[in-house]
Amino acid sequence: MIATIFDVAKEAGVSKSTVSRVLNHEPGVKESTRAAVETAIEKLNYSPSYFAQGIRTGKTMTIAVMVPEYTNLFYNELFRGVEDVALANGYLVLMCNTERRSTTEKDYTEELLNRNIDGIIYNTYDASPEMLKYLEKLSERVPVVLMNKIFRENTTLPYVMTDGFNSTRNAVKYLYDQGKRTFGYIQNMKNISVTEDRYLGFLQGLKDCNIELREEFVYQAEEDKDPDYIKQGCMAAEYFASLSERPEAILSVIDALAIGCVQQFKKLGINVPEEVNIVGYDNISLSALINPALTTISQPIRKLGQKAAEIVIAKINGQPVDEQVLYEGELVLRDTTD
Amino acid sequence: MIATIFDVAKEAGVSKSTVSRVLNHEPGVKESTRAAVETAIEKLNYSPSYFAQGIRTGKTMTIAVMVPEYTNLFYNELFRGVEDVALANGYLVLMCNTERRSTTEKDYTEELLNRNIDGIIYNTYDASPEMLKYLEKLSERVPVVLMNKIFRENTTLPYVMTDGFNSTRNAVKYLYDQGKRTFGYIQNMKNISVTEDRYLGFLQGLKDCNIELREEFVYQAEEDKDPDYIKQGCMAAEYFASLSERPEAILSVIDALAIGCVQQFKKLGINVPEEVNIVGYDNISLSALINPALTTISQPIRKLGQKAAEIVIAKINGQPVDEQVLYEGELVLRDTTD
DNA sequence: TTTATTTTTGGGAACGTTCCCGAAAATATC
DNA sequence: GATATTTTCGGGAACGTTCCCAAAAATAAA
Repeated sequence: MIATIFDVAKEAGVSKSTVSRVLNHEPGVKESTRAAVETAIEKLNYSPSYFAQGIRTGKTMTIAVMVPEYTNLFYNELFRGVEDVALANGYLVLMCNTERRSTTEKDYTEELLNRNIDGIIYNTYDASPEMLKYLEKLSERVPVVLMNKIFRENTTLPYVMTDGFNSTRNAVKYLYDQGKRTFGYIQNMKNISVTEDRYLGFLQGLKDCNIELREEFVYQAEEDKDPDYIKQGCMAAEYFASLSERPEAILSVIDALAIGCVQQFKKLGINVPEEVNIVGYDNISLSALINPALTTISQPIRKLGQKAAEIVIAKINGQPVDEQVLYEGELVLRDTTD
Repeated sequence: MIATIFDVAKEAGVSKSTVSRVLNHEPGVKESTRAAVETAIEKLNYSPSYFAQGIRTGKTMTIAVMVPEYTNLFYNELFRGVEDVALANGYLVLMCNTERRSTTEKDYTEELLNRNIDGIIYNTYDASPEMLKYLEKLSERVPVVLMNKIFRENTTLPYVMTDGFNSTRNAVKYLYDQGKRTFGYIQNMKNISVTEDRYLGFLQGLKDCNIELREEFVYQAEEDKDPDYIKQGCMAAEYFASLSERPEAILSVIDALAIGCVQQFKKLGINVPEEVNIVGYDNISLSALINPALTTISQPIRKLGQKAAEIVIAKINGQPVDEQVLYEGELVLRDTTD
């Protein structure tokens, strides 16, 4: 019923081996026979059995993207980037939601391993040293690329991320060039290297401009008490409003905090950007939609996904690649800066 | 190196056939040997080869969800629902972005077929009769479930969707009970049965309440001129504001149009909900975030995904199922109604 | 033309399961 | 205890490829 390699061989008057050779673009097959085989393939509408190929090659031509949650368009965009290069290379992409639980992460990974997945792009939620160990061990069995190196520890695992340090540092520089001289920061609690990098970049930016850090201008959100970042941002605004002197510009570790802050300033009658500039980080979709629209540092998300896929595929093919790549964030100017 | 069924057989002192039997929970194997095999499996950390199983059974244990775009959290939530029941049944889920192009839809589908995908949940963007024909033909080769029956034509294909007709009808009823007597509607152009159902439900709701339709209270957005629905919503507000008399309540075919409308009313000094009530449809995440928060009809998205997965899996297993299911939408009361 | 070399091709084995069929073991019947 | 019946089990074939090795064909060298 459905054509096999034997049917094609018969049709083309050659052996299955020859058909296999043209299928895999191997050298050493005469041009005329190659053409004959190809027309036979065309005629019979033949496509090789996925399973039979797999049982021999061990390849599923599938890569997985581990994602801690679905309620975030960041991962959609990322996935899209991965899909861009995966499809172009004949791979399909599996999106795996781990529900922010490291047990789910591991169970899911096991399932993927059982299915001979060819490579994994890992957005892990668990930043613990144990998780890093687990992933390093995992990478002995299957190519692994980290999306965002959230671990504090060094690692030889390949990763792809934006340079939170320099991106934030440059944002400070930009604001300084615009005439700002006092700077605040809204930090969250999540104790991972990604957010720390951004904060360290903030400090470095200050140093670059010869500005002293003023401790009272750094607000620490307490999202463990209320995980609603927007609300936490409101509280940040309340805090800054209560100060006798306010910073001229405030940077936030993530957009949601900045958005809450902007909204609350508005309610308190503090004008943004006239009285205070605000800069977020991540460029989530809401940032463009609110009023005033948020100036923010945008990650090249799709590019991140593409690069991660490139690395994973290169590793699958045993090719050498740059394995730890850092992209620059881009400052997207909107209405909360002047 | 990696254990095969033979290793397990040897370890347990039985034949590969027996191991296969316990693996597939077949009857007719003595309890003691079953136990022996299971401990052997445990000991050797054996799991059957995905490919070898596939080559015999023809099953990938994978289902695909076709999605027209990634920039919409609706599909995320849907995917999550699908994943809920898929994982519980041993299936993995492939999310396939078709970029709103029917050629991509078909190409992607071909690729899935080549890979022996077990079933497809189809969010098609192309509502043409040709596409329906294609899908009906496709369903002879692989189980297909439509998510949202967007086609105007009748079909025997299974589908899962919310009942836009009754949900909108009930919303009108609710507003009537709240004392509203004049009703407006914001429609979009997309000529598919989903949006038409909602509009027809609106008309029926009016009839239920013995209210005459007033043509001038139906605004037709022109998203072909500008695909930004929020902006289109603003224009709707301008239109209603220009009328000598305004409806007391306006229903919108989708949230984005309603959101734009609310925002613009605010700018024009028309108070929502005091002067006009507004109800959206879909409950997108932005709806809860804007100020005033939008009252809207919420689809049980995750449930839709779960049901679609159930149907697909039942079809894969050759079991009978309810194949065309309609869920009620839920009116989520927020700040744009009183 | 003969021989050596290179290019091209064919056939068998293997990958690790499932499924069928018949044999062996266990149990029931007489 | 012998036979019939049922339960449990084992072995071979098949699924459709890829890969290796040897054979055949084509080409080059003599």
